[in-house]
Amino acid sequence: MPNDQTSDLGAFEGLSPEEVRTILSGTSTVRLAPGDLLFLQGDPADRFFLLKQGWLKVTQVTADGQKLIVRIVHPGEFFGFAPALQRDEYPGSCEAIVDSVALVWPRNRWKAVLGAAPSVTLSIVQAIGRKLDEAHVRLREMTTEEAARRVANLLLRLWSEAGESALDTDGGIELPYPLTRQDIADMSGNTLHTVSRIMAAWETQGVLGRGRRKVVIADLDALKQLAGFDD
Amino acid sequence: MPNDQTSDLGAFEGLSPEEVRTILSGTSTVRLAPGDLLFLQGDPADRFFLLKQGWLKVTQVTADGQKLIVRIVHPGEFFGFAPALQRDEYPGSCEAIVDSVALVWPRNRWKAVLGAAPSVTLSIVQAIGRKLDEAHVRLREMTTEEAARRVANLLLRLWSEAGESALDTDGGIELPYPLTRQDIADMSGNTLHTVSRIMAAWETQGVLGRGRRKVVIADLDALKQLAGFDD
DNA sequence: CGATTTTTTGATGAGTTTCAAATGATGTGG
DNA sequence: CCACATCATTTGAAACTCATCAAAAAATCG
Repeated sequence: MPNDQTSDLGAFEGLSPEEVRTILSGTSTVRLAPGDLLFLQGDPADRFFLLKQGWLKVTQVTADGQKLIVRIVHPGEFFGFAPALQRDEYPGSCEAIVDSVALVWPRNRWKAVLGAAPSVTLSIVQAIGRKLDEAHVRLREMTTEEAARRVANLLLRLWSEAGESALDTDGGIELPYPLTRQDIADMSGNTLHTVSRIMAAWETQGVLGRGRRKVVIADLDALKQLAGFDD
Repeated sequence: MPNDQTSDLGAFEGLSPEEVRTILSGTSTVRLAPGDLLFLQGDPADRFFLLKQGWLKVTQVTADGQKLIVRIVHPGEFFGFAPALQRDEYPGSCEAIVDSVALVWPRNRWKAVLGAAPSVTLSIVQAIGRKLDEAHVRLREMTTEEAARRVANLLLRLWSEAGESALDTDGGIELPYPLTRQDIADMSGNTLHTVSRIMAAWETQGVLGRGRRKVVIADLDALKQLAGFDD
């Protein structure tokens, strides 16, 4: 189950130097410290990105101030591709969780990148399609499953996405970036309080490790049980 | 707000006859009656489709039998493109709501269709991207908004997607295909009962028209209010 | 016209949010 | 390097939304 993501950087593998040059032409690099905002919901969508290092979170805020973390961006993934969809505003905000480095294209380079090589086109479409698939799975979870199960599923998904970068500590498997209970609530569609209660219970049961701004999975199989596999 | 979708059939506009021939080569046509199932969740994903006429619903079922309607497919849209994402099974089932006609490609034609012309590539990517965007909006709604608001937003979205095909009746605007309260529940993440109560209330308030398996929007502005625009 | 499908409505209770407050960690500046 | 402010988490109690259970009414179809 871990590591089942195809790195989008892999999209550039097997390309001729010529093609890579085409793709990378016009790019620049941006460095971010934790908490830095790369773009804000409503900003003009004049750039799109690929994350080289680090982790980011993409959030959406409702009119009445409710927040949802739409996704965690992992190294190798495209993000902020609103320009590619002919949107002129970013639908969400993007914030660095840790020190990060991203590749930046101006929006008018989209056509060229997409058309650089058939294999690139194909893997970009696949990447977006996978995100769509994932969004539908989450949608189903959010509407049909109860709080605890949603949290369990979220943690499993984050672990799976982290793949190799998940840290093997003494207490179990640790996600390679910090997350608060509030973050987890915003990702799983719960309140901070509900998540705290749920996770505190799992800590005493030994399913999770204890830690501030940390997620440590102590008993993977137990967590899968809680997520609703089998039982 | 209505009609803001770009028809995917439009994707084939402005193409040379040569290119159109490439795209359509190897296709067949399938006709469906209401209730007919085109493919089932778990079926081998060996074909992908474009809806020419009618309306379909795509559903996903959880292990424990809970149902979610993932989307309504409108004329001109691609659907069942799991093969394009290198999936070998369809993640959901597809059922005709009314008499419908769809264009069918075998899965191995995907690369050729995608690469037929730059403008086709671009608009396919845009179409999938828009779906992703929409899924994120729904995700946010489902998790942060309460039942009535979710229903209001759903109805507005369906009206918007229907665009020109929405019927102008005496009682208001009617969606061009039948939907049960159960369908609406499965789309908005509610139970049949909750939806019935909500909609019955709106009917007495004059926001909606009365009807079995029908959705009639009598007072669009009122519905927008209920959905959370303004106030 | 009886059978089936769809919708309505009431009563009850479980699960979550909300409100309120305390406790525990972390960092910082004097 | 400690005192203090800040941030993160925990916990309790009350309120509320919505799902569940149960049943009847209304519309449609063969």
